[in-house]
Amino acid sequence: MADIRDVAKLAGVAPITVSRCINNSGYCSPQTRARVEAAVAELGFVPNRLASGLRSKRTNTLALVLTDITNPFFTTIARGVEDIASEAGYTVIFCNTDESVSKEKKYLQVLLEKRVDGILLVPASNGLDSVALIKKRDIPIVVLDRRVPDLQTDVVRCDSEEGAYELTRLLLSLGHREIAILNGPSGVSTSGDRLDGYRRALNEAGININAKWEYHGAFTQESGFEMAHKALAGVYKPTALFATNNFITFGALKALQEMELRVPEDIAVVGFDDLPASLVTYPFLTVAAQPAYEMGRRAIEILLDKLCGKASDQYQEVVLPAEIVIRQSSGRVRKLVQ
Amino acid sequence: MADIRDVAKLAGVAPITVSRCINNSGYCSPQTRARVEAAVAELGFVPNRLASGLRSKRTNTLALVLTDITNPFFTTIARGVEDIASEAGYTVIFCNTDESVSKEKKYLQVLLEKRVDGILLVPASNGLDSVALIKKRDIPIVVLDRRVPDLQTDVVRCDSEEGAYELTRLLLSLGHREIAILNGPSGVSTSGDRLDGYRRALNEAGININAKWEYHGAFTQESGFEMAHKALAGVYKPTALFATNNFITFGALKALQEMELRVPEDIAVVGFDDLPASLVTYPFLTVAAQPAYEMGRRAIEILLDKLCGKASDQYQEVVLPAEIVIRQSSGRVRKLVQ
DNA sequence: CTGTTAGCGCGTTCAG
DNA sequence: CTGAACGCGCTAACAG
Repeated sequence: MADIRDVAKLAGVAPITVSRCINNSGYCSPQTRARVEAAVAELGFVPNRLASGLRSKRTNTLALVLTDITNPFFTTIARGVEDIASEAGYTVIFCNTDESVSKEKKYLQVLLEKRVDGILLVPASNGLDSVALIKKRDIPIVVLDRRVPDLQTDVVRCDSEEGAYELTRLLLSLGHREIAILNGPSGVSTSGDRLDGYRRALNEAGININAKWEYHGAFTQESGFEMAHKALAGVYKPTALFATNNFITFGALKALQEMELRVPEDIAVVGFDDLPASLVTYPFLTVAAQPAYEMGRRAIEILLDKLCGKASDQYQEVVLPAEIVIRQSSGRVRKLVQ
Repeated sequence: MADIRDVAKLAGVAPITVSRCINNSGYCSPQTRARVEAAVAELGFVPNRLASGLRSKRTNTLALVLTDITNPFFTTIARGVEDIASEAGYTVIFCNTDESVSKEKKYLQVLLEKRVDGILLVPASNGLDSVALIKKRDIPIVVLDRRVPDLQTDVVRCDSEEGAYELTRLLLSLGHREIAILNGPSGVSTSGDRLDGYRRALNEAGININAKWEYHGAFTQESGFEMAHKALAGVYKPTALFATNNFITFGALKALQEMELRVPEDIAVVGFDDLPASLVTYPFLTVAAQPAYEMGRRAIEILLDKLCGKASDQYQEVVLPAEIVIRQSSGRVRKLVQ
């Protein structure tokens, strides 16, 4: 394959001149440029970005490490990231960790080896080690969707606590007192925050926090299915379920179907995360909708700013509000708490 | 940042020995390995894959170029690809072309520059130029989901023609004679194949092909919405709709809702592509479900085989069957055509 | 099992 | 506006 020297020879210039034309770095006269471009075309020259990256220490590649691209919430984030990144001339590598810390570590190692210019991370578990690892290498990082305890980083996330609070308050306003929360893994900040919001709403309503209403599992359909079954297996059954992510919600609904419980007549259901309109026939679920695309956009913008030195010295924490979308699954709204 | 020579010095060996330990290439004694590993750890050495790629001409990076990662069909494919690729030690770059040939070209150029080891491509439009471009560079490629006319390549796709045929036959067996097809862009093979299957079923049933029942648009919700409106605007209205992908289906359903037409009582609906169980409460749509994960898996396996020279000389075309899943949207099954 | 030599294809640095 | 020299960090090829 032709290299930059072949092009230079054919165009009658020095290799560095070709380099400057290709990358629009430095000046070059229109004539020179024309001859270089002709030579590039004639030889079918394709610059080798491994070599240029090796030399320039920039790869124009970013990485988005998330838990599961199969989840529309993350898919939408990914799309936001990719749209902006590609406009800015960056390619994006995606990695699915499946909430596994060891997978996350393996991926991050590879990304460091590939010398990506920056990383967007949805940390599995609390993410402490991972973020520290990357920061030690001085690679710009923005944490997405989840908080990382005790660590200075930029974060873009949704206000899970408030969203959960409002969702719970909605259920309370509908007269529910026995509300079970079907939650994700406890090591993840969104689980913690959503539990906090749930408890705050109960507290305010003068209802005792009770461990028997609090279930912890995984952010998966299977787990939602299981937790719903457990929640309804005992003598004291909840009158409403709060599922803390979309997969849990659908798992729970499947369980309720099996038990022949109607939603919302027999039991009310609310959940976190909405589905894109392009995938829903009859919107039915009352949810706290996270602004996923916007989250991706904001995160990548911060990262790009850091990459061109435009970022402030201070770490930013961008917290976007969830939108409460009331539909049928929560039951009829009788009275809204002020 | 420490480089391989620093490690070599500290371990008292030659750089190449360090290289062999890191990459498990060539032999090295346990003692040597131990000393190298200690040195690596002490210095926090992270191998530079730009340099090794430059030297070895392999990047361990693949690319998946698709139209829209937001579509669960492609998301599922992507997941299949990533799972297998990462097991085999490859990272995957994702690119969204939005069915735009120019975006596709831009991405492919970047991928060539990055010297990816192989490419999986869902071609926008007919994909001829793109595939030719890659093949000229001698980069292994597998085409996914769609056929490319007149070009020798490996292809993994679903049998769209047969799926469409069966779906249409189902509608015919339910007594429908005026069936509108809401189709994707005509430059894409899946559109063509689905139209063919639709027509074959009509022909067999002795029904004349009629252009007024055939709509072409894009594989988007908006387009499905529009086409459904058009299809039902005239004097002669179809009694059934066949939407050729998931987004079109949901757009059409939204239009029907607006028109206050009930499915399936007032009009029957069938579509291509199923939704993952993790995203559906009450499965309702009768669909031709494509084995998306399997398609991704097969495609990446062929690509990996080519990368390690295990592939046969012949190009393969893997055509997987779509599964017809009969649910409510098609109406009651009165009689099944044999 | 390990080492030596050389060079992958570029861009930085300095010079004109 | 253009060029010469050098080296980024690693591994292929060959030797021992």
